[in-house]
Amino acid sequence: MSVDSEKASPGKAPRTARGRETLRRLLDAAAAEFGERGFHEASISGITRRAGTALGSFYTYFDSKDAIFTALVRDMSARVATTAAAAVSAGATGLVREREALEGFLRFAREHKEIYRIIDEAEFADPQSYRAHYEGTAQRIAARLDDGVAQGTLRAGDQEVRAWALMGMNVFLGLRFGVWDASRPVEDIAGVAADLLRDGLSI
Amino acid sequence: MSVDSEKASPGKAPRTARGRETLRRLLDAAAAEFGERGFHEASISGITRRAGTALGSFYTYFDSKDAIFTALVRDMSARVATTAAAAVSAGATGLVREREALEGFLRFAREHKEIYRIIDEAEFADPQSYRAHYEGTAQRIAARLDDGVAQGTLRAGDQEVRAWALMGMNVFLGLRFGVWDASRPVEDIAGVAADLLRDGLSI
DNA sequence: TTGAAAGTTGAACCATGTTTCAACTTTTCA
DNA sequence: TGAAAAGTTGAAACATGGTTCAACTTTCAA
Repeated sequence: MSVDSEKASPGKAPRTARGRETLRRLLDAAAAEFGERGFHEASISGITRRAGTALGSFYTYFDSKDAIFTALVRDMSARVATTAAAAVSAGATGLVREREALEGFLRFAREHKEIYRIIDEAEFADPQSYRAHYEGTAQRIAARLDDGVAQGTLRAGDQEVRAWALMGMNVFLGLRFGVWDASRPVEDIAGVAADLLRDGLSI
Repeated sequence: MSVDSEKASPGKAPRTARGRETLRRLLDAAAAEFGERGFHEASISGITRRAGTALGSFYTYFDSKDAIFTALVRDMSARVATTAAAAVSAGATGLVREREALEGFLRFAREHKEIYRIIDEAEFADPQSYRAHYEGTAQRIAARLDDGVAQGTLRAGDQEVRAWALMGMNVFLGLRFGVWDASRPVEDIAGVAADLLRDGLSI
């Protein structure tokens, strides 16, 4: 887990315990504000109001609204990666691993709808981080598929294209059955997807 | 194809040929402006400058910036649906139909990057239309899968979940291999996806 | 204990961009 | 052909909210 201090803009890291506390409060408030209102609707004064600090204090730690948004996107991208990895049990490989990863992601989407929206909005507010997030995720998926091939449980093929296909599948299932409607058990959703990945759709 | 006049805000439809021409120019200009700069970066003055009209003329046809954006999103959602349907050859069913639909979508994404971005941004600028777009698309995919089952070429299963999985797959492949990088033939990409849908990933 | 560094404050500055409006031009149709 | 309706114009009113700054308070190390 990275230290909050690293998330301030360059040259603006806090040097005292009080400063670190304020920075942490600003980051938490920003996650809530951006998650609820979206990047453009969100305001710095909204963030500082939630954080319980004065408007000016924001600029003690961040250069701009864009800067804190970027810090947030990178942090949340890392959290998604960590959570997905943690959801996979020790020995799991191949399709079992994919199913567990999807289950973990669905649970994550349900618990952190704000993070989901922040990453989505980065497509427009911080394209570089958005791209890095999905390229990184796709690479991790492709590496898992390569593993499966090496272990003889998965068929060889174009793993980059497959990784993007799986990622899109996961993201959209997360949107529909995580963020929009959480009424169905994640095991059901992940089960349908795993069945599709195991045997395909043909008779 | 819907008539441009219907796209003006209620009570603001043009009544003369000159008015219809101005409205059409505003809509085309808005597609370019929103596509290039995104909803919030886009400005009304940018739209009227591109359209070659005065700022005030915008309000002859639209109530607000949000109103023209919504009109645009609905129009483009319809265009995506039409194009995808048109890309499927007459007798195609089952997996062939899915492969052709994906090929059509990839071509569409390459040719109309601005439409792609406008629909994506609707997640934040016009959530209702965004939701309607994807729910409608998912329903059409699910109906195709039901067809395949009825014809005995596809396995029965939870078609709603599968439809969202396929849609996510298509959208992300469109982003990666359509919008971001168009160097690989669409047939290759669609082929990898069709192979995955036919036989799954397992040995 | 003390003074320099760190942190806090919020009013004011400023830039941007949406929306309004009254004067004007063009089109329509009886 | 001549009003009335439709459409055009762009300056100005207006709203919003990001950013700055100088005065002030708190922290911390010597």
